[in-house]
Amino acid sequence: MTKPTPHRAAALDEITGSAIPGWAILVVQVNNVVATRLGVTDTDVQCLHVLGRHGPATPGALATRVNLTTGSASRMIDRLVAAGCVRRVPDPGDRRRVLIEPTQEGLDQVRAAYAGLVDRTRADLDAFTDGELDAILRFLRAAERSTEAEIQRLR
Amino acid sequence: MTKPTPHRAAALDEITGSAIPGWAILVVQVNNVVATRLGVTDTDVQCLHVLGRHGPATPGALATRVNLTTGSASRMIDRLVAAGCVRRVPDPGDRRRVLIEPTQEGLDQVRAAYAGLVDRTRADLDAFTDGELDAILRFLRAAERSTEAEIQRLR
DNA sequence: ACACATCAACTGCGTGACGCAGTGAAATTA
DNA sequence: TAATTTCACTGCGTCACGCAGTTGATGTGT
Repeated sequence: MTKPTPHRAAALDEITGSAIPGWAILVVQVNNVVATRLGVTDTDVQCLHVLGRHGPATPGALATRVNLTTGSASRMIDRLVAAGCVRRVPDPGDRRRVLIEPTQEGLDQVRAAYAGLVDRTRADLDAFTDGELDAILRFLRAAERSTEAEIQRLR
Repeated sequence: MTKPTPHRAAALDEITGSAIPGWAILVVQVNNVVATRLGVTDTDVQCLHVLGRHGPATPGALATRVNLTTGSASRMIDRLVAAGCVRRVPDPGDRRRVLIEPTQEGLDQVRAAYAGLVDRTRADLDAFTDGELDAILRFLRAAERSTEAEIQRLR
Protein backbone atom coordinates (compact mmCIF):
# COMPACT_ATOMS: atom_id res chain seq x y z
CA MET A 1 0.00 0.00 0.00
CA THR A 2 2.96 2.33 -0.25
CA LYS A 3 1.93 3.15 -3.80
CA PRO A 4 -1.86 3.00 -4.04
CA THR A 5 -1.90 5.20 -7.12
CA PRO A 6 0.67 7.84 -7.89
CA HIS A 7 -1.75 9.16 -10.47
CA ARG A 8 -4.42 9.56 -7.82
CA ALA A 9 -2.41 11.90 -5.63
CA ALA A 10 -1.68 14.08 -8.64
CA ALA A 11 -5.36 14.18 -9.57
CA LEU A 12 -6.31 15.22 -6.04
CA ASP A 13 -3.78 18.02 -6.06
CA GLU A 14 -4.91 19.24 -9.43
CA ILE A 15 -8.58 19.24 -8.46
CA THR A 16 -8.19 20.99 -5.11
CA GLY A 17 -5.28 23.23 -6.03
CA SER A 18 -6.00 24.22 -9.57
CA ALA A 19 -9.30 23.14 -11.11
CA ILE A 20 -11.63 24.24 -8.32
CA PRO A 21 -9.88 27.58 -7.63
CA GLY A 22 -9.72 28.26 -11.35
CA TRP A 23 -13.40 27.64 -11.74
CA ALA A 24 -14.28 29.61 -8.61
CA ILE A 25 -12.47 32.69 -9.89
CA LEU A 26 -14.51 32.61 -13.08
CA VAL A 27 -17.76 32.04 -11.21
CA VAL A 28 -17.18 35.21 -9.23
CA GLN A 29 -16.35 37.07 -12.41
CA VAL A 30 -19.41 35.88 -14.32
CA ASN A 31 -21.60 36.84 -11.38
CA ASN A 32 -20.10 40.29 -11.49
CA VAL A 33 -20.71 40.63 -15.22
CA VAL A 34 -24.31 39.49 -14.81
CA ALA A 35 -24.85 41.95 -11.98
CA THR A 36 -23.60 44.80 -14.15
CA ARG A 37 -25.89 43.65 -16.96
CA LEU A 38 -28.91 43.60 -14.66
CA GLY A 39 -27.96 47.01 -13.29
CA VAL A 40 -27.67 45.80 -9.71
CA THR A 41 -24.94 44.99 -7.20
CA ASP A 42 -23.09 41.72 -6.81
CA THR A 43 -24.73 41.40 -3.44
CA ASP A 44 -28.13 41.89 -5.05
CA VAL A 45 -27.69 38.99 -7.48
CA GLN A 46 -26.37 36.84 -4.68
CA CYS A 47 -29.56 37.64 -2.79
CA LEU A 48 -31.67 36.73 -5.84
CA HIS A 49 -29.82 33.43 -6.11
CA VAL A 50 -30.56 32.67 -2.48
CA LEU A 51 -34.23 33.53 -2.96
CA GLY A 52 -34.45 31.41 -6.10
CA ARG A 53 -32.96 28.51 -4.24
CA HIS A 54 -34.47 28.60 -0.76
CA GLY A 55 -37.67 30.50 -1.48
CA PRO A 56 -39.03 33.52 0.45
CA ALA A 57 -37.08 34.62 3.50
CA THR A 58 -37.05 37.37 6.09
CA PRO A 59 -34.61 40.28 5.74
CA GLY A 60 -32.71 38.97 8.72
CA ALA A 61 -32.25 35.50 7.28
CA LEU A 62 -31.29 37.02 3.97
CA ALA A 63 -28.75 39.25 5.70
CA THR A 64 -26.90 36.30 7.22
CA ARG A 65 -26.88 34.42 3.90
CA VAL A 66 -25.21 37.30 2.09
CA ASN A 67 -23.07 38.42 5.04
CA LEU A 68 -24.76 41.77 5.61
CA THR A 69 -26.11 43.60 8.62
CA THR A 70 -29.89 43.87 8.85
CA GLY A 71 -29.64 47.55 8.11
CA SER A 72 -27.73 47.02 4.90
CA ALA A 73 -30.12 44.21 3.98
CA SER A 74 -32.98 46.67 4.33
CA ARG A 75 -31.41 48.93 1.74
CA MET A 76 -30.59 46.02 -0.51
CA ILE A 77 -34.24 44.99 -0.46
CA ASP A 78 -35.22 48.58 -1.25
CA ARG A 79 -33.06 48.40 -4.36
CA LEU A 80 -34.46 45.05 -5.43
CA VAL A 81 -38.02 46.27 -4.89
CA ALA A 82 -37.26 49.36 -6.97
CA ALA A 83 -35.84 47.08 -9.68
CA GLY A 84 -39.04 45.04 -9.62
CA CYS A 85 -37.24 41.84 -8.70
CA VAL A 86 -38.68 41.34 -5.25
CA ARG A 87 -41.77 41.97 -3.13
CA ARG A 88 -42.29 42.66 0.57
CA VAL A 89 -45.04 40.49 2.03
CA PRO A 90 -46.16 40.74 5.66
CA ASP A 91 -45.84 37.53 7.65
CA PRO A 92 -49.34 36.53 8.79
CA GLY A 93 -47.97 34.62 11.76
CA ASP A 94 -45.76 37.38 13.19
CA ARG A 95 -46.54 40.98 12.40
CA ARG A 96 -43.00 42.08 13.14
CA ARG A 97 -41.72 39.98 10.30
CA VAL A 98 -41.69 40.69 6.59
CA LEU A 99 -41.16 38.00 3.99
CA ILE A 100 -39.18 38.81 0.87
CA GLU A 101 -40.32 36.86 -2.14
CA PRO A 102 -38.92 37.08 -5.66
CA THR A 103 -41.25 38.28 -8.41
CA GLN A 104 -41.66 36.23 -11.56
CA GLU A 105 -39.88 39.03 -13.40
CA GLY A 106 -36.94 38.81 -11.06
CA LEU A 107 -36.64 35.05 -11.40
CA ASP A 108 -36.90 35.31 -15.19
CA GLN A 109 -34.21 37.98 -15.38
CA VAL A 110 -31.76 35.86 -13.42
CA ARG A 111 -32.63 32.73 -15.36
CA ALA A 112 -32.16 34.54 -18.68
CA ALA A 113 -28.82 35.97 -17.59
CA TYR A 114 -27.43 32.50 -16.92
CA ALA A 115 -29.17 30.66 -19.76
CA GLY A 116 -26.09 30.80 -21.98
CA LEU A 117 -23.87 29.33 -19.29
CA VAL A 118 -26.38 26.60 -18.51
CA ASP A 119 -26.54 25.64 -22.17
CA ARG A 120 -22.78 25.42 -22.43
CA THR A 121 -22.60 23.30 -19.31
CA ARG A 122 -25.27 20.93 -20.59
CA ALA A 123 -23.25 20.53 -23.75
CA ASP A 124 -20.16 19.83 -21.68
CA LEU A 125 -21.99 17.12 -19.78
CA ASP A 126 -22.91 15.29 -22.96
CA ALA A 127 -19.38 13.96 -23.06
CA PHE A 128 -19.85 11.94 -19.86
CA THR A 129 -21.41 8.56 -19.22
CA ASP A 130 -24.35 8.11 -16.89
CA GLY A 131 -22.07 6.78 -14.21
CA GLU A 132 -19.68 9.69 -14.53
CA LEU A 133 -22.60 12.12 -14.36
CA ASP A 134 -23.63 10.49 -11.15
CA ALA A 135 -20.14 10.85 -9.74
CA ILE A 136 -20.06 14.53 -10.71
CA LEU A 137 -23.38 15.12 -9.02
CA ARG A 138 -22.29 13.40 -5.85
CA PHE A 139 -19.11 15.45 -5.82
CA LEU A 140 -20.99 18.71 -6.24
CA ARG A 141 -23.32 17.84 -3.38
CA ALA A 142 -20.39 16.93 -1.18
CA ALA A 143 -18.62 20.17 -2.05
CA GLU A 144 -21.78 22.06 -1.18
CA ARG A 145 -21.95 20.45 2.24
CA SER A 146 -18.26 21.01 2.91
CA THR A 147 -18.35 24.64 1.84
CA GLU A 148 -21.39 25.23 4.02
CA ALA A 149 -19.61 23.63 6.97
CA GLU A 150 -16.50 25.71 6.41
CA ILE A 151 -18.54 28.91 6.29
CA GLN A 152 -20.04 28.02 9.65
CA ARG A 153 -16.59 27.34 11.07
CA LEU A 154 -15.07 30.57 9.80
CA ARG A 155 -17.80 32.76 11.22
CA MET B 1 -33.79 6.27 -28.99
CA THR B 2 -36.95 7.81 -27.60
CA LYS B 3 -35.81 6.85 -24.13
CA PRO B 4 -32.01 6.95 -24.02
CA THR B 5 -32.06 7.32 -20.25
CA PRO B 6 -34.79 9.02 -18.30
CA HIS B 7 -32.43 9.07 -15.36
CA ARG B 8 -29.87 10.94 -17.41
CA ALA B 9 -32.12 13.88 -18.18
CA ALA B 10 -32.96 14.22 -14.50
CA ALA B 11 -29.29 14.14 -13.56
CA LEU B 12 -28.51 16.85 -16.11
CA ASP B 13 -31.25 19.08 -14.76
CA GLU B 14 -30.16 18.57 -11.20
CA ILE B 15 -26.53 19.33 -11.95
CA THR B 16 -27.13 22.47 -14.01
CA GLY B 17 -30.21 23.73 -12.16
CA SER B 18 -29.48 22.88 -8.57
CA ALA B 19 -26.09 21.45 -7.69
CA ILE B 20 -23.89 23.96 -9.53
CA PRO B 21 -25.90 27.05 -8.54
CA GLY B 22 -26.11 25.80 -4.98
CA TRP B 23 -22.38 25.35 -4.76
CA ALA B 24 -21.67 28.63 -6.55
CA ILE B 25 -23.72 30.57 -4.00
CA LEU B 26 -21.65 29.10 -1.20
CA VAL B 27 -18.38 29.75 -3.02
CA VAL B 28 -19.24 33.43 -3.24
CA GLN B 29 -20.18 33.46 0.41
CA VAL B 30 -17.01 31.76 1.59
CA ASN B 31 -14.96 34.23 -0.45
CA ASN B 32 -16.76 37.03 1.30
CA VAL B 33 -16.12 35.55 4.74
CA VAL B 34 -12.45 35.07 3.92
CA ALA B 35 -12.18 38.65 2.69
CA THR B 36 -13.63 39.93 5.96
CA ARG B 37 -11.20 37.75 7.89
CA LEU B 38 -8.23 39.10 5.95
CA GLY B 39 -9.51 42.65 6.41
CA VAL B 40 -9.73 43.34 2.70
CA THR B 41 -12.41 43.65 0.05
CA ASP B 42 -14.00 40.84 -1.96
CA THR B 43 -12.39 42.38 -5.01
CA ASP B 44 -9.02 42.29 -3.29
CA VAL B 45 -9.16 38.55 -2.61
CA GLN B 46 -10.36 37.96 -6.14
CA CYS B 47 -7.28 39.84 -7.30
CA LEU B 48 -5.05 37.74 -5.07
CA HIS B 49 -6.60 34.60 -6.49
CA VAL B 50 -5.89 35.79 -10.00
CA LEU B 51 -2.31 36.60 -9.10
CA GLY B 52 -1.84 33.23 -7.41
CA ARG B 53 -3.14 31.51 -10.50
CA HIS B 54 -1.70 33.42 -13.44
CA GLY B 55 1.34 34.99 -11.81
CA PRO B 56 2.41 38.64 -11.95
CA ALA B 57 0.30 40.93 -14.12
CA THR B 58 0.00 44.60 -15.02
CA PRO B 59 -2.66 46.75 -13.34
CA GLY B 60 -4.53 46.91 -16.64
CA ALA B 61 -4.67 43.15 -17.08
CA LEU B 62 -5.67 42.77 -13.46
CA ALA B 63 -8.41 45.34 -13.93
CA THR B 64 -10.04 43.39 -16.74
CA ARG B 65 -9.85 40.14 -14.79
CA VAL B 66 -11.70 41.59 -11.81
CA ASN B 67 -13.99 43.83 -13.88
CA LEU B 68 -12.60 47.15 -12.69
CA THR B 69 -11.45 50.33 -14.39
CA THR B 70 -7.72 50.97 -14.39
CA GLY B 71 -8.27 53.80 -11.94
CA SER B 72 -10.04 51.60 -9.41
CA ALA B 73 -7.42 48.91 -9.95
CA SER B 74 -4.77 51.45 -9.00
CA ARG B 75 -6.45 52.02 -5.66
CA MET B 76 -7.00 48.32 -5.15
CA ILE B 77 -3.27 47.76 -5.64
CA ASP B 78 -2.57 50.56 -3.16
CA ARG B 79 -4.64 48.70 -0.59
CA LEU B 80 -2.96 45.38 -1.26
CA VAL B 81 0.47 47.00 -1.07
CA ALA B 82 -0.47 48.60 2.25
CA ALA B 83 -1.63 45.19 3.46
CA GLY B 84 1.72 43.69 2.47
CA CYS B 85 0.14 41.21 0.08
CA VAL B 86 1.53 42.62 -3.14
CA ARG B 87 4.53 44.44 -4.62
CA ARG B 88 4.92 46.88 -7.50
CA VAL B 89 7.80 45.95 -9.78
CA PRO B 90 8.81 48.02 -12.79
CA ASP B 91 8.68 46.20 -16.10
CA PRO B 92 12.22 46.19 -17.55
CA GLY B 93 10.91 45.87 -21.08
CA ASP B 94 8.43 48.74 -21.01
CA ARG B 95 8.98 51.58 -18.57
CA ARG B 96 5.32 52.61 -18.67
CA ARG B 97 4.31 49.28 -17.25
CA VAL B 98 4.31 48.08 -13.67
CA LEU B 99 4.09 44.42 -12.77
CA ILE B 100 2.11 43.45 -9.71
CA GLU B 101 3.45 40.38 -8.02
CA PRO B 102 2.15 38.71 -4.88
CA THR B 103 4.42 38.60 -1.84
CA GLN B 104 5.04 35.31 -0.10
CA GLU B 105 3.09 36.68 2.84
CA GLY B 106 0.12 37.40 0.61
CA LEU B 107 0.15 33.95 -0.93
CA ASP B 108 0.47 32.33 2.49
CA GLN B 109 -2.44 34.32 3.91
CA VAL B 110 -4.73 33.25 1.11
CA ARG B 111 -3.56 29.66 1.26
CA ALA B 112 -4.12 29.54 5.03
CA ALA B 113 -7.57 31.03 4.71
CA TYR B 114 -8.68 28.25 2.39
CA ALA B 115 -6.73 25.40 3.99
CA GLY B 116 -9.76 24.15 5.90
CA LEU B 117 -11.90 24.03 2.80
CA VAL B 118 -9.18 22.27 0.83
CA ASP B 119 -8.87 19.64 3.55
CA ARG B 120 -12.59 19.01 3.57
CA THR B 121 -12.65 18.69 -0.18
CA ARG B 122 -9.76 16.23 -0.19
CA ALA B 123 -11.68 14.15 2.32
CA ASP B 124 -14.75 14.30 0.09
CA LEU B 125 -12.73 13.08 -2.86
CA ASP B 126 -11.56 9.98 -0.97
CA ALA B 127 -14.98 8.48 -1.63
CA PHE B 128 -14.41 8.36 -5.39
CA THR B 129 -12.58 5.87 -7.59
CA ASP B 130 -9.68 6.89 -9.78
CA GLY B 131 -11.92 6.88 -12.82
CA GLU B 132 -14.53 9.06 -11.12
CA LEU B 133 -11.83 11.46 -10.00
CA ASP B 134 -10.75 11.76 -13.57
CA ALA B 135 -14.30 12.49 -14.70
CA ILE B 136 -14.66 15.17 -12.02
CA LEU B 137 -11.43 16.78 -13.12
CA ARG B 138 -12.45 16.78 -16.78
CA PHE B 139 -15.79 18.28 -15.85
CA LEU B 140 -14.22 21.08 -13.84
CA ARG B 141 -11.86 21.93 -16.69
CA ALA B 142 -14.75 21.97 -19.14
CA ALA B 143 -16.78 24.19 -16.81
CA GLU B 144 -13.80 26.51 -16.58
CA ARG B 145 -13.57 26.83 -20.36
CA SER B 146 -17.31 27.33 -20.73
CA THR B 147 -17.49 29.96 -18.03
CA GLU B 148 -14.57 31.78 -19.56
CA ALA B 149 -16.27 31.71 -22.95
CA GLU B 150 -19.55 32.95 -21.52
CA ILE B 151 -17.77 35.85 -19.79
CA GLN B 152 -16.28 36.86 -23.13
CA ARG B 153 -19.68 36.69 -24.77
CA LEU B 154 -21.45 38.72 -22.08
CA ARG B 155 -18.95 41.55 -22.19
C1' DA C 1 -53.78 43.73 33.48
C1' DC C 2 -49.61 46.22 33.29
C1' DA C 3 -44.99 47.24 33.07
C1' DC C 4 -40.69 45.48 31.01
C1' DA C 5 -37.49 43.03 28.31
C1' DT C 6 -36.81 41.09 23.71
C1' DC C 7 -36.81 40.82 18.82
C1' DA C 8 -38.07 42.20 14.36
C1' DA C 9 -37.32 45.65 10.50
C1' DC C 10 -36.18 50.04 9.47
C1' DT C 11 -33.56 55.11 9.31
C1' DG C 12 -29.36 59.09 10.10
C1' DC C 13 -24.65 59.36 9.53
C1' DG C 14 -19.85 58.51 8.47
C1' DT C 15 -16.49 55.65 5.82
C1' DG C 16 -14.75 53.84 1.86
C1' DA C 17 -14.79 51.42 -2.84
C1' DC C 18 -15.95 52.46 -7.29
C1' DG C 19 -16.57 54.85 -12.08
C1' DC C 20 -15.55 58.85 -14.75
C1' DA C 21 -12.68 62.18 -16.61
C1' DG C 22 -8.36 64.17 -16.93
C1' DT C 23 -2.86 64.14 -16.35
C1' DG C 24 1.79 62.83 -17.29
C1' DA C 25 5.14 59.73 -18.93
C1' DA C 26 6.80 56.37 -22.13
C1' DA C 27 6.45 53.95 -26.47
C1' DT C 28 5.04 53.59 -31.31
C1' DT C 29 4.33 55.54 -35.77
C1' DA C 30 4.56 58.92 -39.62
C1' DT D 1 11.03 65.04 -34.74
C1' DA D 2 6.14 65.56 -34.19
C1' DA D 3 1.73 63.27 -33.52
C1' DT D 4 -0.70 59.55 -31.74
C1' DT D 5 -1.40 55.81 -28.80
C1' DT D 6 -0.95 53.34 -24.50
C1' DC D 7 0.12 52.82 -20.09
C1' DA D 8 -0.53 53.89 -14.89
C1' DC D 9 -2.06 57.09 -11.99
C1' DT D 10 -5.04 61.20 -9.39
C1' DG D 11 -9.54 64.73 -8.13
C1' DC D 12 -14.24 64.23 -7.50
C1' DG D 13 -18.91 62.65 -7.07
C1' DT D 14 -21.91 58.56 -6.16
C1' DC D 15 -23.48 54.86 -3.72
C1' DA D 16 -23.11 50.44 -0.83
C1' DC D 17 -22.00 49.28 3.61
C1' DG D 18 -21.50 49.10 8.96
C1' DC D 19 -22.82 51.25 13.18
C1' DA D 20 -25.97 53.08 16.31
C1' DG D 21 -30.43 54.47 17.43
C1' DT D 22 -35.77 54.31 16.47
C1' DT D 23 -40.29 52.26 16.03
C1' DG D 24 -43.47 48.72 16.47
C1' DA D 25 -44.88 43.92 17.75
C1' DT D 26 -44.29 39.84 20.69
C1' DG D 27 -43.42 37.51 24.78
C1' DT D 28 -43.00 37.39 30.03
C1' DG D 29 -43.02 38.14 34.90
C1' DT D 30 -45.40 40.09 38.76
